[in-house]
Amino acid sequence: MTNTTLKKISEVLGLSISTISRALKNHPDISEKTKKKVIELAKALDYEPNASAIQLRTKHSKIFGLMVPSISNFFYDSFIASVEEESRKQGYSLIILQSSEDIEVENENLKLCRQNRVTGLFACLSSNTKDMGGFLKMNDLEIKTIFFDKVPEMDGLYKVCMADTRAGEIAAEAIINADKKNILSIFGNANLSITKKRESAFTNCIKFKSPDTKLLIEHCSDSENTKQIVLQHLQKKNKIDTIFCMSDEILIGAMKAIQELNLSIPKDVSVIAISNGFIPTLFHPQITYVETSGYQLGKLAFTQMMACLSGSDAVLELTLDSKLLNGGSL
Amino acid sequence: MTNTTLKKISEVLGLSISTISRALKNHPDISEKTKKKVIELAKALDYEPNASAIQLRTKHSKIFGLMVPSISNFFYDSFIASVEEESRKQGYSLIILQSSEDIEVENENLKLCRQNRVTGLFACLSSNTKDMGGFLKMNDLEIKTIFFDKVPEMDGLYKVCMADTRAGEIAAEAIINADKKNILSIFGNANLSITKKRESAFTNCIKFKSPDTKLLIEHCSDSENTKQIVLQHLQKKNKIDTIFCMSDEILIGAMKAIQELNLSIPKDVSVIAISNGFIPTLFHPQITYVETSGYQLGKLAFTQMMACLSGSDAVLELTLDSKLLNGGSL
DNA sequence: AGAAAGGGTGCAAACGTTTGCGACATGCTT
DNA sequence: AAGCATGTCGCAAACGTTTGCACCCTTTCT
Repeated sequence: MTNTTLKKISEVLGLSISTISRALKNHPDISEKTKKKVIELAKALDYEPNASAIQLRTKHSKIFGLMVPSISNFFYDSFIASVEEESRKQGYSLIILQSSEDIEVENENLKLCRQNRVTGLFACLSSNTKDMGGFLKMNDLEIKTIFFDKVPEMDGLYKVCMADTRAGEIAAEAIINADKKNILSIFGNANLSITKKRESAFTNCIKFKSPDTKLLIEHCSDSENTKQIVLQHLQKKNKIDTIFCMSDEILIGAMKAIQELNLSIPKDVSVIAISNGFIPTLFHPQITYVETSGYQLGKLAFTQMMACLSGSDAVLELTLDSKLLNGGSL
Repeated sequence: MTNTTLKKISEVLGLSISTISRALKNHPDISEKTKKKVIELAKALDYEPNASAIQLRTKHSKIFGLMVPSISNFFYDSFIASVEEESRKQGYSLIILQSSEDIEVENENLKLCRQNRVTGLFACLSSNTKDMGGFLKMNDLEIKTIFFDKVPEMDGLYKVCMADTRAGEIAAEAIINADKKNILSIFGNANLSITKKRESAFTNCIKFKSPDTKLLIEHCSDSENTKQIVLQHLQKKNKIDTIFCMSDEILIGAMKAIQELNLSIPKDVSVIAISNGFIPTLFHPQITYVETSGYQLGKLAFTQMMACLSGSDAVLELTLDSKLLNGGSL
């Protein structure tokens, strides 16, 4: 019922609090015999150190913060899952925050991180973050920040990103290797740097390596919009043989259209996407995709964080390479 | 750079620490003039209270814990998003933990919650949790625990659930109304109360209201397992006309089997599920489902938590009603 | 005039740890 | 025998708050 503290253990054993503390930390000053006694009693009494006290004393919490625009998102939720896994293994807890693409909320969340004295923060910017003030305040408190996915353009910060350019190329190469010549390629919001990178890499690669390819380019806002556009194209009977989708959301829309027209993949039309990996496996045959794994990115961000904390001069920017996963849709 | 503390403010103003503390809390003892001075300086110095110190002193952290089997899950991630939203509004932080359906991890996570002295915990049991010991220890520390979704059978605990019984009935009634008579119903882990409720409600409703129905019952562990079992049944040619899936995971498995056999819905076979709502919309026609909203459940759990903390005699068990959403799969 | 009442403020302990330093005993070296 | 190193342990301060209590100074009442 009542928490066992160092004090309580010390009273039972007739030792001082400091001895208990050191014994539990395997400090060389303490004799083996004493250590044994202490550790046994601690276990018996179910001693669990008080995190706030440690934190107060050492100014070092075993907590990381993680902020994303939205938790329910194919990419972010696997990123979170990944970071959570590693954190737990290292004895850290993870405070999750969502900015909801709202700058005020973002700042409030940063404040929460500061008040909880997190030792590190994984941050994905909201689309409209202009003022980095709140993030820079983190530096003053020596809270290490690793930016991921949507990172600031500013220099001198730790960042981990997907290799978006490479992902576009890989998709293009896969299509070329499959000898497809009539492609409908669908991209998202043209203002996002992620779109720009994937689009220019993809189209340049196609044009350069397979100049005779007919390439249609569309930009869609969401999956419903995508569905409509794909429906139009497929019904035109202008012999599109392959659809490239730059994201999961777009893939979903394209698949709805294909299913609605009752087309079979890859006989009637081939499909390839850049994806986080879950959606492509829901269909039969599974969709061939270039993997951009939130899970992998999480691992990368975490090692970056640990390197950063250990004080070693970690590389500032890291990118995560993608690879092609063959379903049967191409 | 250096944190401003109450002490620092007190030194600047030539007042005692306690006066600063009280002024910032708008304590009636302190004169308006002093309050004003203190508050202004605190703002100028960018004072942010040290959460660990407060926590240590008051034994009351502004942190909730939230544990799910897996973060990347359509139901849980919307639940998490929902709880996070409310927590932030109330000035609480949220520590997220995933058990990965592993009892050891589950216990480690509970330990983290205890060490961080969270004031409340939202918990969804892993499928194979038998020993509630770790959870009961929470009670000793006065950590209020709200169980959700997969809740223990034990009495005397706070629980919020989907109206599982009702959901099962709704699905059964929909099938009866569609005049289907050869049903394959697939459920998850038979030990879970959620499974028991949905299963008994569903089967009883069918047997009672449509006694001449042929009803097959299976229990599956995951979507791959589900796929195999559905494949077997469908190939037997024993005229199954409808498949009922008690969850999204099971639905995914069933759909893989159906797509692999190239069956058309609802001509060859009808499908109905209980779902969080995302998966059923990925297919064409969309799958008819009984909705169980993680988002709504999150809101309910949070109000339950707040009621619980305020000491009012909150109702122990709350349920969230479901409704049928027609796709075109029945 | 003295006492009581009240507003405004400060003292100091407490929460549970960590850690530099010093104390003491023992054994070993000259 | 004196000195020194070594092994084992305790003291006490510190981290930043909160809070019961005591204190002092004005007013106001009797």
